[in-house]
Amino acid sequence: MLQMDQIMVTTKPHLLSPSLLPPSRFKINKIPIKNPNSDPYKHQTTTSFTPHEHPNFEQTQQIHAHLIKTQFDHTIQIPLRHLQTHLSPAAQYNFLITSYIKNDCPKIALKLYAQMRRMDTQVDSFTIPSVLKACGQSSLAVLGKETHGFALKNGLDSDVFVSNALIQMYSECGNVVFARLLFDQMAERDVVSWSTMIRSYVRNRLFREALELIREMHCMQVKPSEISMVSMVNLFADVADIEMGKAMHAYVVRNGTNEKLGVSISTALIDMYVKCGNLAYARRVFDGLAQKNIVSWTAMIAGYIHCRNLQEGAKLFNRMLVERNYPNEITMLSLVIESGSVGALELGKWLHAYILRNGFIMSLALATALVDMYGKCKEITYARALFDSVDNKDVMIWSALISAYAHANCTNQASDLFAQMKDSGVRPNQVTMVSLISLCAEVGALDLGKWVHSYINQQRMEVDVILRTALVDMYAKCGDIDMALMLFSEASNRDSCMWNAMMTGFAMHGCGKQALELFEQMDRQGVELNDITFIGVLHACSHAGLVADGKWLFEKMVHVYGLAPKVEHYGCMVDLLGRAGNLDEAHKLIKSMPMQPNTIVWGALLAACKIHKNPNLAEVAARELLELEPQNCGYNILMSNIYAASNRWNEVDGVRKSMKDRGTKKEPGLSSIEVNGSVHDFIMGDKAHPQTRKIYEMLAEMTKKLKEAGYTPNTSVVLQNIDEEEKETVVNYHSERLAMAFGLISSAAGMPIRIVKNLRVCEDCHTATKLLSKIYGRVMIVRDRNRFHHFRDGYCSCGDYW
DNA sequence: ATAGGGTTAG
Repeated sequence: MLQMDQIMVTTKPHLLSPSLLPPSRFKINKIPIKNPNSDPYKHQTTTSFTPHEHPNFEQTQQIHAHLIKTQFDHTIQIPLRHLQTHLSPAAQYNFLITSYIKNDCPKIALKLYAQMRRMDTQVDSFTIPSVLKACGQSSLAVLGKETHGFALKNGLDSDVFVSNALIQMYSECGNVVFARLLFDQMAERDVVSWSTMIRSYVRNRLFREALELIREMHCMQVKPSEISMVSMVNLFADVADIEMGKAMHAYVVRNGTNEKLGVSISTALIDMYVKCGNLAYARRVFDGLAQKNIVSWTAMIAGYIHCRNLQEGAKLFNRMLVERNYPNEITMLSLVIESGSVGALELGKWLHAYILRNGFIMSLALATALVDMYGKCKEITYARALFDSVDNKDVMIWSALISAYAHANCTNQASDLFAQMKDSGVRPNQVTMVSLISLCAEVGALDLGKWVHSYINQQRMEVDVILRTALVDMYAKCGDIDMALMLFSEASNRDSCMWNAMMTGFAMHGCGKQALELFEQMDRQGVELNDITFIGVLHACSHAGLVADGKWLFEKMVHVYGLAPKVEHYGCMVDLLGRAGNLDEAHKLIKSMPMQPNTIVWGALLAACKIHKNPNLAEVAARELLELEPQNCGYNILMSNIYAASNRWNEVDGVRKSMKDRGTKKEPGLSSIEVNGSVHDFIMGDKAHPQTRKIYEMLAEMTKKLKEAGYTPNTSVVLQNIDEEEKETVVNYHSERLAMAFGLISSAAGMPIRIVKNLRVCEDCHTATKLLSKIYGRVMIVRDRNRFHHFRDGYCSCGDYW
């Protein structure tokens, strides 16, 4: 019955050893600047970009190298077309600083600025805004302030561009009060000053202030330009608040030059309403358009897909064709992207076919969007095939496929692809690293994650909030909560995502107190507390048994923060109350829910009934669950476990029979362990690993030593009524035991063993692992579906409460 | 004005 002879194992050698890394490609300091005879770019006479365009990263570096040379020898003629225009050193610096910012390297831009100051190169009113932009992007408030001081000292602050950039910088660094102070002090303001300040407020979610300023701007008879209105509307779109959106709409209508709104601003409004999730309003603006063009059609159709109304989207697409508006590349791009984001595989395929049938050139952008769409729909084979068919692959399509592998948890394929990417000379960037890191987090691959982290450092790659959040999350989910905390503490800039990731980390590790402290800190510092924050902190309370704190927070969430609890929050509360033994209170809470309880809620109650041995209430929960999801056997299993625990074998048989009749199957337990950079997966009774014989020998030894230590298997967790010896065997071969045996034979003595399991650890394995940690003198770190268990010296960090 | 790859929860 429970034999699972299918195997999933991957043992490819790991290609990513740090010693195999290519030398760092970024070594500006080592360019031989004092030897004019060795000009590495002597033969290069042209570049492929026009003076209006910014060069790519490699080109920027080349120009940079030349700039360094010319500082020492002004007679060298610069072979690059860009710099032949007799630019002053200041202008060259300005150009480079802007280039690096455009290439996502604000930190290098800032280094250049420092160098510029060291060399006494004239800093002018063109330099300052670029530098401030770099400071804003990297949230370097200190350097931003210093630059502000420099501008003041040199009388550059009266320049309206400089002032606008200062407002923007302070706002990006979170100091909106200071931004406003500057705004108020400005002698002359242009439309950009007003809209920058308004956008600052919106960015910092100060909507009332933003609307107030719009009103003020109106009173001062400053007419917003069409462009400034569009940029304001776009910002409100990012915030996705329907009430604010409507206010913005009213403003736009009042300030429009004609009675009818222009097509640009209308399209921005359509996009805004779509992002607020209000299709009806978007459609009203769209229908009001006398002259629709392909841009407005694109925005509207993409909106329908975005909101999962595929039918209406397809209908509108056809109407568009009938009205002789024909899709362009951006149309197809937008629609493919939206299909991917909602997982609409059939539509995505249809769009792919449309692209091919109608002779669109398969640009890299289109191919990337399609690879991503297939990846998000878990169609790895299609994603790969499309990827393989593209020439001149760039970093984006690479990253898209890595991200596709990440979605499918294909660790080894992703790391192989990454190695391939480096070999072919494509420079990975932060986005690539985020995909890899979040994959490591998901599968618990600590070694690979650490390696990627060291690669990031070695390459001196910038680490922005998103990448840092991914790293914090990875270390937490891979069991190294200390490292996660260190990265979190060192962050110069934290958004609510990063705080949430850290808190979730504490929750998983059962550190309830730390999670609560973090919550307090968030609250004090005015960080946005959203529903994910509360899911995290309630989970933490649940895992640490902090019932009173959890209840208080739940109240606070509703009454102090005005957040409506979602079904997930009820799930946390039921879990919290249930685990602590307050089964009736948990049941009462479910009955009081304003929405239909889902399987998570009833499942939490059922699990609690199992812990506290309450078969009567368990039956209630199980019946609800079976009604909600008759095909899901997980609840059947738990239910029959409850019966088995009290030896009600007739009922066990009843559940089993109904499961058989419905054709349900148990979700197989799957445990994985990372050895030498490869991830090895095991399922129960697994015999397909190349080292199976050794693994089972080890298993036999473990069983023997456990017996000697006085351990008797607790077979009540096994569902069927079979004789004792057979039950023992089944428990012994649980997937985590196999992974543990493999870990013991393939790692050095004394090294910690880390295992990731897809289900919850069963009681028996929990007891056995505690003993095994003592017997073998190993720290065993097991991440199950809910949380971490650190086994050491016969004890578990969860205090047997999970 | 619509525009290729990325983070937390579920």
